[in-house]
Amino acid sequence: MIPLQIIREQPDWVIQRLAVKNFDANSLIYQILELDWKRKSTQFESDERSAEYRKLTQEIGSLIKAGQAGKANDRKNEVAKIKEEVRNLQERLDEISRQMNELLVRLPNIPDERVSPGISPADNEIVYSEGSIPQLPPEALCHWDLAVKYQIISFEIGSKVTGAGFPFYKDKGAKLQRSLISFFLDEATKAGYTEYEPPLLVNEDSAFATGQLPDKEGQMYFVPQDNFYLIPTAEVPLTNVYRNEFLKHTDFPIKLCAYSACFRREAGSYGKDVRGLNRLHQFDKVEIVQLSLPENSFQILEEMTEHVAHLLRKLELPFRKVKLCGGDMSFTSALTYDFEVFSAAQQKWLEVSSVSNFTEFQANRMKLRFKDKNGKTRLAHTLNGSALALPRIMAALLENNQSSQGIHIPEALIPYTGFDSIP
RNA sequence: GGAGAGGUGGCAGAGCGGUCGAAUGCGGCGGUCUCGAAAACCGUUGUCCUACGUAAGAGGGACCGGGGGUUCGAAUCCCCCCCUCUCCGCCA
Repeated sequence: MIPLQIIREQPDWVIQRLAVKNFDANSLIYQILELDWKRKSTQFESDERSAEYRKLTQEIGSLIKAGQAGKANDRKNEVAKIKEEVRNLQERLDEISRQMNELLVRLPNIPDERVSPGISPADNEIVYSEGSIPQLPPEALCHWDLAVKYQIISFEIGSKVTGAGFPFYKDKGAKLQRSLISFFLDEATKAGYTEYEPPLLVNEDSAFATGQLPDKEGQMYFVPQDNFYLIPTAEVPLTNVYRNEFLKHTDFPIKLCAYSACFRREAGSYGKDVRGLNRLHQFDKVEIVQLSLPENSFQILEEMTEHVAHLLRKLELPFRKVKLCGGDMSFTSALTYDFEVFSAAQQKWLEVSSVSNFTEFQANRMKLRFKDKNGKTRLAHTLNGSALALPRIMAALLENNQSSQGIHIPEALIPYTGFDSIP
């Protein structure tokens, strides 16, 4: 949620910035400003009446104490009238606030100055590419075929037991998954992130705080009996660890990481992009989260992308860093970098990480504040990144490392897997 | 799931219908003392909203887990929900 103060002070700037995200904020902003004014005046009136009301009730108290019951009763009649007025004003105020909030919540985060306009992934900017793309023989297989050949992933059993998009990993495939998770967690803790194991279900407040609600409601699995949402990413529980917290400026930066299963309904997805491991309803991911001082957040974003790049180098995968254009960025983000690995048999780049700075957008929603050096209350900045999402890493590893001798395991993983190839 | 107890300011903990934003202790901040520090003493100390003020701040309003109700008046009484603790049941 964009802090109201910014909208008040520079509405036209906000409109102009949001246009970079292809978001026409014009009417929303002006409606908000109008409601803001209405809210203020209503509240002013309501406060005045409340003050009167308070005074009167106190008078009644002292009259009763003084034994002047008659006078007190007269006052009671007066009070009844004011009370009714206060109640009406309060109701109007609540309604105005509700409307205003509804509009505020619909505004996406303001993109950073260095985000370029654009409407689709085609407009994203490739920051750099690294690693060499392997030349596979013509008989090379895509990972879904390799999965069958080596008996390490079963989509078939997954569909029987649960449904499409819920694969089973098996044997060395399962071990490889576990190895990747441990490797990513170890690297994250080495980099100073504190490891958490979060709940996989969260309540409504948490889902709202990080921006999943209200707009992405349909993308999450929901447990109506208890009003819980299955997390689409560990970002949700991790960031919410600090919901409603008031920190000291010396507490920053705060670095958290977690492995979790992630659940996404992926409503509306179809076609060849969803084949094999490319898009799943349940997948594993290690997430890194940082809370930072506003002045450091963009530098921290770079630091986090370096961490991701480091992981990909260690896995010996060809990858590229992509800066997202306005139109491809998420609702909550101010600046996002994606990392894509090249999956050699599919001959395409697969997104394996997304690292974003949410500036004060989430902090505002979740009331994550701190006192700065001057004792002023301010909103913190929140950031997160996948480090990394497993399925597409798995896909690229299998495809790129295939040979007649089997699947080769990168050096960095061998201490975890205990084997150097899948024969 | 059943029975009981409880949720108060950064923390601990009083208040149980009026003048209570809330005693007291601890902590924090400022000061006195000191070469300096500790101790002691004195002062101060929350959040949010706000058509006054350039600002510091002043004035007003709201907030005692969340929501509703009773009452002229609620932290205090009643109802619903959430959470914590104890006991019982069930269970990885």
